[in-house]
Amino acid sequence: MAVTIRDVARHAEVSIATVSRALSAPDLVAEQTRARVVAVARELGYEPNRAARSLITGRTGFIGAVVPDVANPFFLGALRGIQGAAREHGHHVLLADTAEDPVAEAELINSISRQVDGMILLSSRLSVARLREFPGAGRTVLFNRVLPGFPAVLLDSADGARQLVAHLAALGHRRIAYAGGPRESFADAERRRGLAKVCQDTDIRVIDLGAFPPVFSSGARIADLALEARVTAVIAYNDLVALGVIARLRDRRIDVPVDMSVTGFDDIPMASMSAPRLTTMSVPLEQAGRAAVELLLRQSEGNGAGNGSGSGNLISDPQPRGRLLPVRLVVRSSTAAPRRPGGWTSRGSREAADTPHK
Amino acid sequence: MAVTIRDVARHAEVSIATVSRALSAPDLVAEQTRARVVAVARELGYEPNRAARSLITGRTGFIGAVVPDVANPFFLGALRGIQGAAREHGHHVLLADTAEDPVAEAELINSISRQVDGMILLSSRLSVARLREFPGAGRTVLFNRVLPGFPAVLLDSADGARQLVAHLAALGHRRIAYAGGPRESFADAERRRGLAKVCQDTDIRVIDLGAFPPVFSSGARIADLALEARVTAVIAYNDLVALGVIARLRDRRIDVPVDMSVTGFDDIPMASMSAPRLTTMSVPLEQAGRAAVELLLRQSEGNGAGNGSGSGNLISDPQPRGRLLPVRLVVRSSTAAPRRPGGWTSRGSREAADTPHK
DNA sequence: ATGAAAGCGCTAACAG
DNA sequence: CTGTTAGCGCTTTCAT
Repeated sequence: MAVTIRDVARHAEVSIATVSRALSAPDLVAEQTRARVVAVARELGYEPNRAARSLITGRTGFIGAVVPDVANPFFLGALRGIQGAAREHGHHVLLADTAEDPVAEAELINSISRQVDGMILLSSRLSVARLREFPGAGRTVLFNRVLPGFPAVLLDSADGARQLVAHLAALGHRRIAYAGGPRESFADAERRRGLAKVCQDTDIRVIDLGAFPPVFSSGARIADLALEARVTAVIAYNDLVALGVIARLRDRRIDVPVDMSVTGFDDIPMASMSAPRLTTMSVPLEQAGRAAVELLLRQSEGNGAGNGSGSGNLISDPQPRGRLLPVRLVVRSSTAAPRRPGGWTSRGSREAADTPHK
Repeated sequence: MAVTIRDVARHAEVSIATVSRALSAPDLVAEQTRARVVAVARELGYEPNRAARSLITGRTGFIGAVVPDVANPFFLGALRGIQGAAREHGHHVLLADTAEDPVAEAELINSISRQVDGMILLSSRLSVARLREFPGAGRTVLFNRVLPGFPAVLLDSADGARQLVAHLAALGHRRIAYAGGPRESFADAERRRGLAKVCQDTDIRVIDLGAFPPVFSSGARIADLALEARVTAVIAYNDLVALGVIARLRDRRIDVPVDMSVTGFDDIPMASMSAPRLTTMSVPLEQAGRAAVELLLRQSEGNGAGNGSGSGNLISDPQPRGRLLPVRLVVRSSTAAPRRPGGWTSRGSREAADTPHK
């Protein structure tokens, strides 16, 4: 059996209560006693049993993170942020993978809700009704989804799409293709919303190429469709897809037909792909993950009248459509060759291509 | 306060003990009682408090997964496997990210060792001594590392490297480059071991290009070095790096100078990259993750004389250098499509693609 | 400032 | 088969 608080008490020749206080409420014991207790505790390698503690305090020290698929790169950054922030707050992370299955998700949520202080639901697929009824609904933060009554952390995908188009427009593009992701994707819907708005406000044409699995191999078909659609730029669902598109374009011997605009997980240093005017969205996933934890902990602890200040616009309000995490446009166009509208640049003039883009 | 076992007992008009039994040892109660209790429990939405349970049983129902970096794709598959297998065994996963920091790792391990039934250390950086002394060392499984006295799950990287070279040799290659990953990488060391062996046994020359960060952008330099070294094939540390190498080769207008042989995380369907004779190692990461959990649970539960059979050669023995998870060579050279030099294919008219986004 | 005692929700003997 | 009893390791009144 591991070393308990009792052992520490015995060795330090104090009562159990004193040990407890010395460790978790240092002000309540004499400095001398405290020092002795702490010393003994360390020497014995004592680690409090959180389960026992939680039994009385009601807090478990765990934060649940429910993700549709651990292996999805999109959640990686978020998970990392959640993990980091949680630890800084003395919490551990309980990871639950729903395998993209709503039924499993519901079960999982139920089974862990009792043993966590709060939960972060990433891209949850559950209905509002279901979400509302499960115990612990009050200590839940939604990530990448809005639902009335739930605090949420979101990425401003609509604005991201807008920025992207504005950028492309500034470069002279008028026909732009969008290759969407899964239909259920909240981010996809948001982007389409943003794109529709732009289409309405300007003379830019955004051609919808359809919905594609968010994988590398989708790129080939997308590239083909884009060429057929005679667009001069393509906005891909994420980096992986964009890689695929680029690869295909190269296969087809097209050097600079399009500006590849990429949104999504930005860990791949796309610049080295040396696609001309490659554009990337910087999505602060890790930051968003942290924000989710902060939000969660804030509401479950100091449940007083939240002043809302502090972290500024990073954290969304409990109101749906509150503030969003801004998405940043990053132009990574290291090897941008001057593009001549209407035609493709010839191959060969590589020197000029080394000039960093604007 | 959430619904407790007490509530269920009251509503079902039985004692608390009976409820407990009905739920966790059904054979010990009358079928009729059991049914009633279960019904009430469900109706009330009762979920047992695992913390309380663990206090008496000594088992927490948690498995700790300690990873150097959640955002590293390599661990994704493994994590997914761990997660899945754990759930099937009624366990939850406690995720701990050490941020590649050995000190943090030590702290983390200590702080969670009390609250988990066992731990899986992925690519641990800790010294044997440290690992041995921490409480719960007996319920630990190493993933991707061997250390005397610890059960481990490993990928047979050495053999993988051998397979790879054999394959390339069969294709006629005699000078092959290896672009390594981080020096601390266990897998890297294993591969080099395998490569060295092959060099010794055959007339194949394997040129060591050095160590590179396992990222896309490393590919450029690697490609350049490979060309200088006048090799006809390159073995890259992982898929991401390989992508980078391929990209660079294309930039330099070299179409089929090398066989790209890629090892590592194989989630990117590289085939679509249509590099001729692109070769990939299939690394059963998810399976490995599952194996780790099985191994962990097996040793902590039925601690009898393990017969070693059952899962066959999937699980390594407690002995270091026991059996390994085999790595499989996968030839994904599907799209070695005949290219049309110059020009690109005609654009057919496609009505579906031309639907303006509204 | 410290100790004694009660009890968190649950399981595991021990009776009946 | 079922109820009663005794804790698991810890925090927290309530005394002292």
